[in-house]
Amino acid sequence: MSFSICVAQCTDSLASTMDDQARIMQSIGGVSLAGHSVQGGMPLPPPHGHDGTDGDGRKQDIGDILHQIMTITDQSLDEAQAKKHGLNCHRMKPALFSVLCEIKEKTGLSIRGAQEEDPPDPQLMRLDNMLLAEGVAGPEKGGGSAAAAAAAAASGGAADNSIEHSDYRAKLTQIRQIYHTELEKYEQACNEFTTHVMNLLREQSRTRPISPKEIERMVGIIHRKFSSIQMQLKQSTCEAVMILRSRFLDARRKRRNFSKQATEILNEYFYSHLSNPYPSEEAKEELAKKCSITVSQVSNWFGNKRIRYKKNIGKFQEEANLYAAKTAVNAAHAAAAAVQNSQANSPTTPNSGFQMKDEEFQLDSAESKNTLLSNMFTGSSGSFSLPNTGDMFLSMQSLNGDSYQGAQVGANVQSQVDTLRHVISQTAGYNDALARNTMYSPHCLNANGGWQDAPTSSSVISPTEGAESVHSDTSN
DNA sequence: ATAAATGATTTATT
DNA sequence: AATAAATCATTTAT
Repeated sequence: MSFSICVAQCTDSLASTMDDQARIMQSIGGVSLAGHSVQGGMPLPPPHGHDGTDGDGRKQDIGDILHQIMTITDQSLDEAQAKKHGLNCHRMKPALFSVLCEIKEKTGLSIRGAQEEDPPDPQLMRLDNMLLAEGVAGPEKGGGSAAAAAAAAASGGAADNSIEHSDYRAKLTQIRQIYHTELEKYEQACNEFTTHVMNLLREQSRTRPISPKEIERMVGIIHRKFSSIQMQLKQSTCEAVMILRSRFLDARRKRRNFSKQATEILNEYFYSHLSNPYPSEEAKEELAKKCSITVSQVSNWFGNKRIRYKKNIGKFQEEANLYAAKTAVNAAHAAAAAVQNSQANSPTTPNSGFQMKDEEFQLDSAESKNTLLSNMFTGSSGSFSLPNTGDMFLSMQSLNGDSYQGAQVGANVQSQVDTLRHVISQTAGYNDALARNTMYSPHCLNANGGWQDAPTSSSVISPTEGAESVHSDTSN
């Protein structure tokens, strides 16, 4: 996968940079050799006395040099070493050497000063920060994944979420591991190489003038070279992490349908608030908790639901009826009581209901009336911004868990609704508006059927208020 | 294998 | 900021 590619790239880049280092090494070695040849009087003078000014002669020279190189033997090296030692011990050597050093110091000053302190590379810092943020470069979180898993398990609902991401975390760990391994490798190589070069220079400083500054500079060059490698490594790692993220963390790719239960809950809320299917933030949180999903998922769901419902109401009729019937069970109980209690509610004019951009939401079919009935609950006059939404939902919950079994129960409910409707029409016997009102008054029904404070709500105006009583659910 | 359903994202609107 | 609408990428059903 991309990850291994990344690693391969890293390795390649490392290799290529290693070549660079080899080149540095060679150049340094070349200096060394040159020094030897000067000092030790490298043997093998040019075979032909005349220096080849023409190409032919040059080729010839090169051929000769090659030949000489090929014929260098251990013995000749030993000889060279011996000669070197001899020169080193020459009585004039210290004086000459100091002169050389002096000269070099003078000329070397002009060389330096090109770049003083290394400015913190913004690009590198960016990469560093990013890796840190992704948890790649940060402190080794050995128990991190385990802790995260435990936390997720403890939170219950997020467990599958964590499972979903376990793969991602595993890969991330893998990346981090390789990243650290490589980084360490580079660091070690850098140190080794630096040591080596410094030793070399120190060694040579006995035979040719090398100022400490020069060594410093060389070390700086080496470090820069290696840090550029590290940057490549970091960049590749970042890339890999990004790819990983887009691959695993993009929920759209790893979409999972909500549980049946969650969908039920959401649908119940939707259809029981069909006239205004816009749950408040609080309601969203409640629903999220109930469904073991996030608030933003609730928002997404309602957004999708609204648009899709509106787009094709017919397609959702069946569903609407089903859920309306479900909610209507509560309605039936409460309404029955309500009918007795609140005979003459002053008919507040029914809200024209929901602001869904396009009119619609006018249900016309016979079945849709059920939906409408059940909808009445929340359809108060403009004052429904109050956090009353949770109640209905709660009652639905318990009811569902207990009795809902499928079509059969649905049929029962249906009949109950019919009965209810009948009662309403007989008792109040008016138009929809009144029916709504009647239906509406039981809105304060709570799951337990205890709605003793309901009558007060019959004082119309702000029927939505009854909610607070039961609002302390948060069971689970 | 194909279509439908579905959750998430993106874009535009208010 | 929240939402509508269009769209994407996946899952589920056929």
